[in-house]
Amino acid sequence: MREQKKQATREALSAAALRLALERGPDDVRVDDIAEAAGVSPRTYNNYFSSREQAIVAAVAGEREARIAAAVAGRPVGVGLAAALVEAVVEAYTTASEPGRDALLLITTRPSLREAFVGTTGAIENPLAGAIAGRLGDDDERTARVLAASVAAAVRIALEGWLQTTAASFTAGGLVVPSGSLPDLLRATLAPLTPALDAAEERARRRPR
Amino acid sequence: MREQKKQATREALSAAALRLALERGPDDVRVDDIAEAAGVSPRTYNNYFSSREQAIVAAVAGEREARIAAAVAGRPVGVGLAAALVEAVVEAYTTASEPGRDALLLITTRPSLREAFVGTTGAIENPLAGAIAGRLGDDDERTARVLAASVAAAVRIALEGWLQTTAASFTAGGLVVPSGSLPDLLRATLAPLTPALDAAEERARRRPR
DNA sequence: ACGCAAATTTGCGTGCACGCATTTTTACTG
DNA sequence: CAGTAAAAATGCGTGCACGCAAATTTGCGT
Repeated sequence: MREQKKQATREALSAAALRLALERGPDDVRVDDIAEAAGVSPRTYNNYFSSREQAIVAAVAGEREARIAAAVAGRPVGVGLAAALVEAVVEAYTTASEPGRDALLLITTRPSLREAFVGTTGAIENPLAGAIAGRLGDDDERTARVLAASVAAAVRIALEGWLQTTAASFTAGGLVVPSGSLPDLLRATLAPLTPALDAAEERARRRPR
Repeated sequence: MREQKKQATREALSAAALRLALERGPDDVRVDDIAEAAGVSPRTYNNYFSSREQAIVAAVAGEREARIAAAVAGRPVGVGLAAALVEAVVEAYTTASEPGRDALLLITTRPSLREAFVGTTGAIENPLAGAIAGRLGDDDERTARVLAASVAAAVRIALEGWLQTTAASFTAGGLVVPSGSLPDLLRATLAPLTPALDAAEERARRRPR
């Protein structure tokens, strides 16, 4: 299929970008190098990614996007929407992907990549909206989108805070892999949204489909 | 003061960008023209704006950013946080600025500018966070930020929907100035967040400063 | 197997964003 | 009023994103 090949080159580009960034540092990676490493023309690279940072970060963020919807759907219905969302997010953002350890370290270290990394939180909005709509019933698509966007925004804020503290700890002492407090931080940041999620769930329950 | 002059050139650049965009159409405006019209070097222009679209849209979005915080603070405390926010947002997004009428028409018509316009919703996040924190007390800065980001995201979604419908009406029939339903759309989109806002307000009331 | 139409890739040209080093302006002090 | 240090404006060079049109690949019907 055509779709498969497209996805393959996409992943090849992303993987090449990440590998080169790890080898030489992200600022010494030319677009032409990524394209060559993936075996395509430089122009083609730009048909897939609109910035170098995007290509590098995509490798880490891509699967998260897929997992998060599955994680929400995977929670039993008895758990409640708010708890399901929180746990799904925590799971998605703490389970590091396969070669993701040092990649994350690189991303969180370099400022240019941190921005792109934080920006990937927007990408979870659509999967989340789908998952929420699936739980609430598709009656109010708009509510689902708003709640999903709010959750995504909260995740972004949590990540910003996390990166800020880790940056401080980097400048302060030696190499500290920052992961300990992220789950707690995510839970705390998502907490203010719980009433809205509960209310939406309650409304959906009152007015069954 | 230095700060005043900086702000002056910033506004000069933005105004020049908007004027040229209205005259020739946004795609026929070169950065050099904007810089020349504002009497600065092209390089200097880039010290103020990192993209042409940003400069054009800034004229419309800039004051909104300032007004929205004032609008929230201006509501009497008896109104309640949720209502105050909703009304402030509606006011900020329906009261068109001085020469903003045709500017908005241009912005909503051209796809490249629509994206930038929607992106400006992110700019209201910080002012909103300040205003919310002012009402809730500064005990929980994080809650204020999350709620502000959620409101901003909801506004963005409302704008996206509004632009979509107006785009449809443009392609369908003749020139329709789209403004009628925006307030209602904003209210409806913000509604799902009300429970979270109420809960935060209630918490703040229980635990006074 | 052949050829055709759609989708994808590619090359090229244009504008642009931004880092860096230098010059010019600004605000303050003796 | 000069002298000075910080801040802003500027010039220049490098990489890059992206529109456009030509070339190549892909999938399919005959």
